[in-house]
Amino acid sequence: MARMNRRTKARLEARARIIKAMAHPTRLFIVEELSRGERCVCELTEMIGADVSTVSKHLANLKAVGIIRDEKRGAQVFYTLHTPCVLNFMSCVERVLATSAKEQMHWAK
Amino acid sequence: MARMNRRTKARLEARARIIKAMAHPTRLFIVEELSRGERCVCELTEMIGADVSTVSKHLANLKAVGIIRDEKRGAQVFYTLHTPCVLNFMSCVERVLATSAKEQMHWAK
DNA sequence: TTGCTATTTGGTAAAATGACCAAAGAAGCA
DNA sequence: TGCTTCTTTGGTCATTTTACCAAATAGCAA
Repeated sequence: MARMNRRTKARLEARARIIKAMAHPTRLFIVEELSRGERCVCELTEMIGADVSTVSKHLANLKAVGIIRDEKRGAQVFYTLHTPCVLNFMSCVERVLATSAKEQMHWAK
Repeated sequence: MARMNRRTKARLEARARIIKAMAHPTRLFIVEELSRGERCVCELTEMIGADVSTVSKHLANLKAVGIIRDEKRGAQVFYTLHTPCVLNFMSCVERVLATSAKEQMHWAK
């Protein structure tokens, strides 16, 4: 029974930081949208329908862990998806949702 | 520019709930440990080194979204990994960590 | 410079999260 | 039954998260 040591804990904290960055609907939307190509803050804000400052902070959040990158061009800032592998999360996430949905059905019958 | 509608939002919220369940070091530890086989609460608590009630709540958290399952045997409750595909997150997570580490190096040189 | 647009930053308030303790439940044993 | 162990639940408190507004910053153009 391996006790969770300091090193293990640090590694898990680092991983959790990355995953936490993906753990918000708005940030999932951003990632999904950027998978189609670069977008400026104003475009994302329009699509999301929240305050610009809110969107800006979500972007800063994703950028801080290295999932997206920014590039300033003129007055606009364009964001791109830097580690597209995060999209791979979704197939498993959908599987989890599907199995729990199946169990709901089972109970409902 | 597809505006984020109600349906899209609901879908993203459902996904975020799953991902959020994985967004904590202790819960990552639990998932990793359960990938090796079933464990009872007392074993996990010992390994994690937190209060039992804390561990119990993390387990309830993972169970609520369908990632793990519980099975009572006698006085003990054994947990198993129900959707092992969540382990697939890690390869990408490590890639993200690696690329941000590389950029740290770049700045430090 | 002034004005306008795009974006970030600081502040604040509300809500969610997570840790611990104490108490309650459930199961097995003397 | 009473005692002990294993686990969950309820309560409290500190911390974090997130949303919005207001203000600051940056670039462009008149």
